[in-house]
Amino acid sequence: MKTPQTVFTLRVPTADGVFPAVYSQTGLCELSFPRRNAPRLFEPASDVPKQVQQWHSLTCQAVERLLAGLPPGRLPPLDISAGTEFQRQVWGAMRAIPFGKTLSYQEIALSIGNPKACRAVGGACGANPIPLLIPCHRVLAAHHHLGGFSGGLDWKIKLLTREGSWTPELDIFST
DNA sequence: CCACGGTGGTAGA
DNA sequence: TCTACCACCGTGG
Repeated sequence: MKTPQTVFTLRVPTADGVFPAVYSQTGLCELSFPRRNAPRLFEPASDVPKQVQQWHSLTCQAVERLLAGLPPGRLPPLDISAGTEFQRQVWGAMRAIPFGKTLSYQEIALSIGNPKACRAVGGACGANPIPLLIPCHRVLAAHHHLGGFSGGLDWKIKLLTREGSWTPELDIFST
């Protein structure tokens, strides 16, 4: 039998909406895009351990900065223990993409030593539990195609544009 | 632009 | 197990 671990869900308020952030004992384990039906599953501030509050403060600053088109600065610890081995490899490769740069799904596959797994890399991107801070929006299809985005393509375009690393005319096939 | 075959990983039956 | 998905990619029409 598995003991359910305690988690805390806090809001990250921004000009673009409220991002729910979920923390485990070891760090941030989930960050979601703003939803239409904002759930009221947020903890009262008084119940939140001091360490989680510190992590959350880092999360809020990082998200604010990214949305403003700035490098995120210091991040909280990220708890990716829920992922499979393959997914953790892909997420690790994405974390290594610097602000303002992009890689293709294929390049990610190469960098983890699994060159034919480009399609599977797309699957792992879609399963990324911490978008923005694990920057899956910096992964494009070949030839500067946008590719997909589980949070909605609008977000991918917005984030890449604010980072200055993509414009529509870069996509040589779309016009 | 479209269709298709070749891919690896994952969830569900 | 087997099967049916996929945020892919190259080739060929």
